[in-house]
Amino acid sequence: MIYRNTRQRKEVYEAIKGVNKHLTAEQVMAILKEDNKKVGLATVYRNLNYLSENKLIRKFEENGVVFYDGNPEPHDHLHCVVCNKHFDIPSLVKDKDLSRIENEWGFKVEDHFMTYEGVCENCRKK
Amino acid sequence: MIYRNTRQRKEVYEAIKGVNKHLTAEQVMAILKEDNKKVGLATVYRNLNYLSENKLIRKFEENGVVFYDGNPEPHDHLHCVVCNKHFDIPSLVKDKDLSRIENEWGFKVEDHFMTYEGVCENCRKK
DNA sequence: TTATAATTGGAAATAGTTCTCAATAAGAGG
DNA sequence: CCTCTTATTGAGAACTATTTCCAATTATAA
Repeated sequence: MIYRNTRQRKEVYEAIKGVNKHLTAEQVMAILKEDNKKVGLATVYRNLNYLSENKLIRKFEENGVVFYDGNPEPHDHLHCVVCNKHFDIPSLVKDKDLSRIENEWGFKVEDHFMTYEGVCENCRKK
Repeated sequence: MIYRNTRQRKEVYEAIKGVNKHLTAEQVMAILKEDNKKVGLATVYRNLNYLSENKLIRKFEENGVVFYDGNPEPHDHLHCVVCNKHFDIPSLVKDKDLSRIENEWGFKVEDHFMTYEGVCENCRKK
């Protein structure tokens, strides 16, 4: 399997890399359309999956909605259950935690997806 | 809004409470059918959502598949990317982490969903 | 330049879940 | 125990996000 660097793949990647927000596939599609990049919807899906499998972007879901994140670095998520927004924060996961999981459970951690649910600063003020 | 304790709601709850595994809605449906409990599929979905909203069970997703977990206590998940199984472990999240999120980001954490992805003991041996 | 097979587009198919709506039944109050 | 209100149910239709199909295209190696 030789991977090919197609115009469409590059454009999908460019579209999401430049935005520091979590995007749905439809939103990526909209950005491409706005920039006059012609890419089919199925191809957008295919390439978002391709890119996240190859760790160039991240894929995650919240409340049944799938999002893609141009930032490939592991980071934790805060999800406000009031306004439904989510925020990125640097990961609180420690190497210590990972070695503990390895020692106690024999499980070698390669990646992690952490979501904290609660109420954000803004919504707490109200 | 007065919640009612219907036969169906109790049966859905009983079906998932007794199993210490992560179940899809279809699997819960199958258990009910096996036990000769007649509950419609839509009602199974409705009650699984009802129960998780009321924190009697937990709902989460992995790889695009939604699972329900009869154990309402917050706990972390290990997800093996080789055999695709997942395991529960006691949560590594510390109160210290939660207060840090509150102090640094003004975000009040009420719940958390942690998944560590990697390779399980069994699959590492091979 | 040619050959190979990865990739694409667009439509159709799929799968999981929610919605619709008339019928049923749980719980409150008399 | 009866009556009333309305939450809940069942069954199928509707919905929606995503994947699949397949013929046409095109990136890459030789």
